[in-house]
Amino acid sequence: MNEPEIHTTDYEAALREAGVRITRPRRVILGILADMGDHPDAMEIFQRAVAIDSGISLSTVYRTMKLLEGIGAIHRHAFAGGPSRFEPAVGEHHDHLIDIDTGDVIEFQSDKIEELQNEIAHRLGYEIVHHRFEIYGRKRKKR
Amino acid sequence: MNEPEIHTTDYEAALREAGVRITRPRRVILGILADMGDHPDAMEIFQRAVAIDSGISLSTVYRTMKLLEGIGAIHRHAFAGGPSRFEPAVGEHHDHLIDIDTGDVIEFQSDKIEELQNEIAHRLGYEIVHHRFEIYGRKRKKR
DNA sequence: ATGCAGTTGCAAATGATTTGCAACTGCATT
DNA sequence: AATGCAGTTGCAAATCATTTGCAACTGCAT
Ligand SMILES: [Mn+2]
Ligand SMILES: [Mn+2]
Ligand SMILES: [Zn+2]
Ligand SMILES: [Zn+2]
Repeated sequence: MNEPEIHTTDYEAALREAGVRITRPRRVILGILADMGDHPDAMEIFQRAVAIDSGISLSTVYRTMKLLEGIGAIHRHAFAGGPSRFEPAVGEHHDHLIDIDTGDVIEFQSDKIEELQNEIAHRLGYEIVHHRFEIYGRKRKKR
Repeated sequence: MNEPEIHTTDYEAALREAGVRITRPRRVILGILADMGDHPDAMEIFQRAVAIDSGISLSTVYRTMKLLEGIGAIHRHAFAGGPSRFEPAVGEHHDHLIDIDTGDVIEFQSDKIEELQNEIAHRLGYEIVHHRFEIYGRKRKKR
């Protein structure tokens, strides 16, 4: 009858794995990450964190995001014209379409494009380390 | 027997068109643009400019880049982990592969990818305003 | 040659992110 | 449960790229 909070625990396991301490601020941030359905920036994460524990600092948010990025637990996206946004690194790889009017981020995935990328890189004599594919668009007026 | 310097003149025409004055600093920067074969950042452009006219300021480089970007004469690329880089907006659209070891920028073009992008955006109900497609890679070890 | 709005250089401001440092606190060890 | 100390934190100050206020200049239309 009790819901095990698998999400948070998973992250904590990953952190212990990485040999870092599970502190109060980190636990709060991990909790936020666990049910993060969007792509918030550091300030937004900071505000969500403060709502849970008012003692947390923005520095710690930045430090924790960097730490999590380092162990591959989250992805950082530097979309055009704004601060970095983050998202948990769970699930399949995908790219993003950013609504330039609202800032909304829509995810999409194209095996074809990923494949073409590889062909291109190899043709040029390179191995892909990572890539960035972002479409900036405006909602098509309904007809 | 004389080589007409069409490049610089072209830019100047575009600027006059936009109703701005052709000043000394601008003429210098336009000259640099005209035979820019790479993707330099503002500081690099500033240094090339100073080598021609020591009185030019970095602010003016930034202001001029913004101006030129505004009239569509150049493109600004905010590649990962560094300052914006610029390139004249001549020729076909292309995307970039960045060598993460050297910073070198290699251009490529794929009609297929551009087309797939359009399909994706339209399927999601959006019109593409612009996009960013960057491959970050490392030179494949020769075998 | 003249006038003035557009430009410039310089310094200071900005915004996002990082960092130095002294005060804390997990947590492995008694 | 008490102890010790390296890892962490909050805060303020620093960094970095870029922008901006402002007073001094200068294209260029008249
Ligand atoms: Mn995403
Ligand atoms: Mn290019
Ligand atoms: Zn992708
Ligand atoms: Zn493209």
